[in-house]
Amino acid sequence: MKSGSNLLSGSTALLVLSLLAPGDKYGYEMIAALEEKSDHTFTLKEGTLYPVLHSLEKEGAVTAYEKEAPTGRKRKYYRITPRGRRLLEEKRTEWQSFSRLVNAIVAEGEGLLSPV
Amino acid sequence: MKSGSNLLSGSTALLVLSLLAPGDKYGYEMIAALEEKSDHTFTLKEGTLYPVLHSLEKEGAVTAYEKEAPTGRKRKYYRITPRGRRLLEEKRTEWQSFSRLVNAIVAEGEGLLSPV
DNA sequence: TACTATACCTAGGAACCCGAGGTATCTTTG
DNA sequence: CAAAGATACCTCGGGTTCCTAGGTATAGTA
Repeated sequence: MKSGSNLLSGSTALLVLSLLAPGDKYGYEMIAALEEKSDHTFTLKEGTLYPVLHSLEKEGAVTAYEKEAPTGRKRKYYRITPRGRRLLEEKRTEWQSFSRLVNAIVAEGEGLLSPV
Repeated sequence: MKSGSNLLSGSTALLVLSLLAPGDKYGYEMIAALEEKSDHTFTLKEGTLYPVLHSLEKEGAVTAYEKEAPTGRKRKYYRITPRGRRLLEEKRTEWQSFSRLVNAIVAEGEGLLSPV
């Protein structure tokens, strides 16, 4: 029934684009990066990431290219495009005002377990 | 096709519970509160709110009662239950760690339009 | 040689959000 | 008074989004 924690919700694209902003990355790398950054609290699922990557590519927000890893295995790297940066900027401001709102609302309902 | 901004995503229940923490409220009131708090940037839709309210009620996180407004029109007020407060606490910490993560990732990809 | 880790992919269902429509009551206004 | 508008509630249907669960393939390791 319940799905537990689905907080990502709309923000997966924002996360992906942010991760790509400093430099090209491949899928597994992004998953590992988020896993680590969150102290294993949060895991971006493969079934979530890959479709998002593909749709970002279709939108022209990222481009993909294959590259051989030093290990010999081939990886699919993604690079953010100028259009992707514009999208990132939009999503960033959206996120900021939304998260500010949520934080404000949440703060108001805080510490009311033992009322004033 | 595209749905524009769906940032709320999982956080509607968090918002509702937070709004109810300081005191009982009715649906329209919550919508107006969010509308105002966000400077009309964000609107919680009726088609979103009412179903959420009903499912929170089914979960036992809130209870509902009808009350006549001074105007004579009847309103349906919602009150958060102890169980609802526990749920709020959970969702709050979830939200906090998630938003911290997003902010951290987003910050790293910032100001890279003209690189260092 | 088998297993594990790396690395990619997709189909289908569950959950979520909302547009659009509906009902009813109260207030305002011509 | 009748019509219109604001208040206040509701639900159906469909589009998104997420993830479970499965699959493929290769490299390293036991």
